[in-house]
Amino acid sequence: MTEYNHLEVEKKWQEKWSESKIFESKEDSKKEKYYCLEMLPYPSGDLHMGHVRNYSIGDVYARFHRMKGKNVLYTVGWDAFGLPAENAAIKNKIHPAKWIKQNIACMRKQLKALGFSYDWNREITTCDPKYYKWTQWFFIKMWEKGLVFRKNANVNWCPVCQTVLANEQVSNSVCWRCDSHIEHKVLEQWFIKITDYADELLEGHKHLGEWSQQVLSMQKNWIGKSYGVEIDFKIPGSDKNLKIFTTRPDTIFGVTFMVVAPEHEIINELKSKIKNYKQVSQYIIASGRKSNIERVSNKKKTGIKIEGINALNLATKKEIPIFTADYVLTEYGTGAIMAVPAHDQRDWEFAKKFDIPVIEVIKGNNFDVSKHAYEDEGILVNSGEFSGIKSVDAFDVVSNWIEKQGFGKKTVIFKLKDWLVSRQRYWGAPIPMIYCDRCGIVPVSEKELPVLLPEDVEFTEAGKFHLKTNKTFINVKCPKCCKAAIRETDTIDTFVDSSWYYLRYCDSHNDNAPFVSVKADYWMPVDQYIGGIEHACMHLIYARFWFKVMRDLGFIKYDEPFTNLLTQGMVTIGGSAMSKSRGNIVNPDEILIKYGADTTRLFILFAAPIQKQFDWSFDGVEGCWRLINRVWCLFDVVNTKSIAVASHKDKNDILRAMHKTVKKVTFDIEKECQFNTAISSIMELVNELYLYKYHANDDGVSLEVYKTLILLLAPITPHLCEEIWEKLGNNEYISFHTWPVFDENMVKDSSIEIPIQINGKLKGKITISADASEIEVNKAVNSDEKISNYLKDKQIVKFTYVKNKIVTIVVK
RNA sequence: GCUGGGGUGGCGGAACUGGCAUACGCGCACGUUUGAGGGGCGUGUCCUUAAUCGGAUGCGGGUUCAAAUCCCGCCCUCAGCACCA
Repeated sequence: MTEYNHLEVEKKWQEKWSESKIFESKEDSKKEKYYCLEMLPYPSGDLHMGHVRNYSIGDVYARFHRMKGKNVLYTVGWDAFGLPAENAAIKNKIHPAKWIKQNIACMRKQLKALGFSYDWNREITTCDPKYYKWTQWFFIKMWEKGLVFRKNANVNWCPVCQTVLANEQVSNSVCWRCDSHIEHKVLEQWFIKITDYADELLEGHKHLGEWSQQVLSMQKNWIGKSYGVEIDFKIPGSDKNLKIFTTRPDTIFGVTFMVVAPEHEIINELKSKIKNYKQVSQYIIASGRKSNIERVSNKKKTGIKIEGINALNLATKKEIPIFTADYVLTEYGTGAIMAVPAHDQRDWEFAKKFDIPVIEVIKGNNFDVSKHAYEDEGILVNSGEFSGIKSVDAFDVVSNWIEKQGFGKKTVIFKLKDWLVSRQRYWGAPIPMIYCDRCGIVPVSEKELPVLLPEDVEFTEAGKFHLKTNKTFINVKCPKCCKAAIRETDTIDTFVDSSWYYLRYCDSHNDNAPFVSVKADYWMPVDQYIGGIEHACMHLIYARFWFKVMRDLGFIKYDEPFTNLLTQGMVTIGGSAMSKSRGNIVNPDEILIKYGADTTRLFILFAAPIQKQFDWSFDGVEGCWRLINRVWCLFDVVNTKSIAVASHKDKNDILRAMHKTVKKVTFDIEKECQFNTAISSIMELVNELYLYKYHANDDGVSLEVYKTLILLLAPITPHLCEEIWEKLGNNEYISFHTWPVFDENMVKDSSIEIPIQINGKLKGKITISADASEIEVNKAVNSDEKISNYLKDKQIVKFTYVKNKIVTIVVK
């Protein structure tokens, strides 16, 4: 047999698969469905190793389940709106649409060269009007349902470029393009009321038992449900109250100061009373330049005392100072806190810096609050009538008392914020809303959808697109009164596009609806979703939310979109993420050309466990290439019956090894998502077969094992396996051949080797029958020469046989 | 800072529910095949030792007959933090 020519073989099968359209799927109620989904890629230019990792996993699942006899939906699309296309447009003087189109063509070619078994007939692109028509349609549905609203929000504003900046476009409070200091500007924005679903998003975790604890706890924290108390602190000399939220009402007697966020309205409301207003407003401007992460992560707390006003703690009846400090965020709670330096480290640091008293109200064992805040449980002290009770009980006792006294009430708050979906950018789906002087805000009528994004726009060096000055776009008739009105020029956040694409895959070509329920009901929910861990919170919460809204609108009947989730680790290089901005992207083409798609796929699955980060290196690619060639060369070996050389391997040994491998590979793919160990066990079987290869008169055993081996490898290295399968005389595609089964009897060993530990140290091994009793084992141990030597002159304190695992003996 | 991961040979990693640490692969060394090179095939490869003994899973403690795995306290590192997707 000639040397394996990956270029020829891979091209041959890719063409065959494409021409025969075997991977195009249709609804078939008689067949069990399997929906395998990968996170929608952004067409950034070239495929990178993170994509290859993601889709190699997906393709293994898709192919594995096809072989298991399921009707598989597996396709791909493009998350094509968004910032990088605009940046490229400005940099290279190319229209975003054109840039995106080029990138998609390039990446599509690469995906095909990797042999992924996509149903290309269902491919979608989010910037295609046929797609975003329905994104806009959903937006209107949500508006009608009262889930869309407008309110003011802070944006990063570059005063020189006169444009809104994304967080990514700001580093160290400076605009990335012109280096000028950014400002925070308040603009009216569109929001979606995701907080209406906060509780359900949290409760829904109960039905996501197959998701990793890691993702669930990240989401839980992101949603951030906390039980606490809203408490009013009076401001003497004014009619204002300072409302705060705390999860620690038990510490109310330890409050020695208050902190409000720099954006807090009270500062403006009591402006006339504030003696150092000038300094305070300077501080507010300075903190406005920092990002939230900068504000919160700095260990050295900053802030300023607001002179002229105080707060009255109704628990202690004492007046305490009010500060403003940027470690308190306006978005969370009420934007103001009661500070308890003795029991919160952030407050403690602030108190030390500003020389504020620290009053201990929770007593811990041997703990000195003058050195550090005590944040654990304890007994209340210095707390009036509540002194002496346990802090765990105090939450209820104190908050009930506060409610009774009438200066606060128990409440639940979430960290989850309403979803800001408007973008002051060009390259996105236009928000389908119209401002009419008479009728107010009116949605575009359904028959006018999609609101097409005009293509004839200029973009300037400053990173600005002239959608607002495009008269044919903005001047419109009000759908209600037919008088002149103005169109919204903001576009929709791309996270909206990617919140429902998996439903469009179910019915990609429908021009009358986003999808029909019959099809969605058949394919949904997604059986296996695969993507990066970095999406654990935002995308995966938005998509779950969107799905629940659609359920409530009556479009689908399920509660959760993704049954199983596999979060792959990042592919890094030198320990840091590959990204266009870092310029450290490894293009898969190099190994694709040299070694082929099968080796590339095999390598990326074998190199590291899939959930873990994989630091890129070419070391090891050779080993995968070698395996493919060893498998290829075995074809001749199993067909050469004439060579009769004594083999030290028995027929039954190799059959047993085969059954064990089938069991291991099936389990690793289906249950454990452990592709690296599945592959290593296939490698072991190949090694076994090489040791066995020259066995005379093997009654076709080597051929049987070889066929099984090819079937096991088929989802991972499909081109090689199709080729060998054909050479073995099969006319059907291996891609649809039945997955091998194993015989449980052949997996069990009759005799096993058991280690023997004496006083916790390994001292020897014995071979016993698998069903031996403890008495028989004891006998075998005593008759072992080496062990009995150890046991001589010693008293046996304890003898334990853990069945099929270990013998331990404790001696004196 | 908060939240969530991770740390095992020269390297990527394996180890079921607490039960033989280092499977599989890379690299390296030696042998063999070959005119040579490449490639293939085979053997060896945690440290220490002639061998036994002994020691080793980021660091320090603890629980247990038995700990990479469980508990307590540290260190290092990666990811996310709401306008990148």
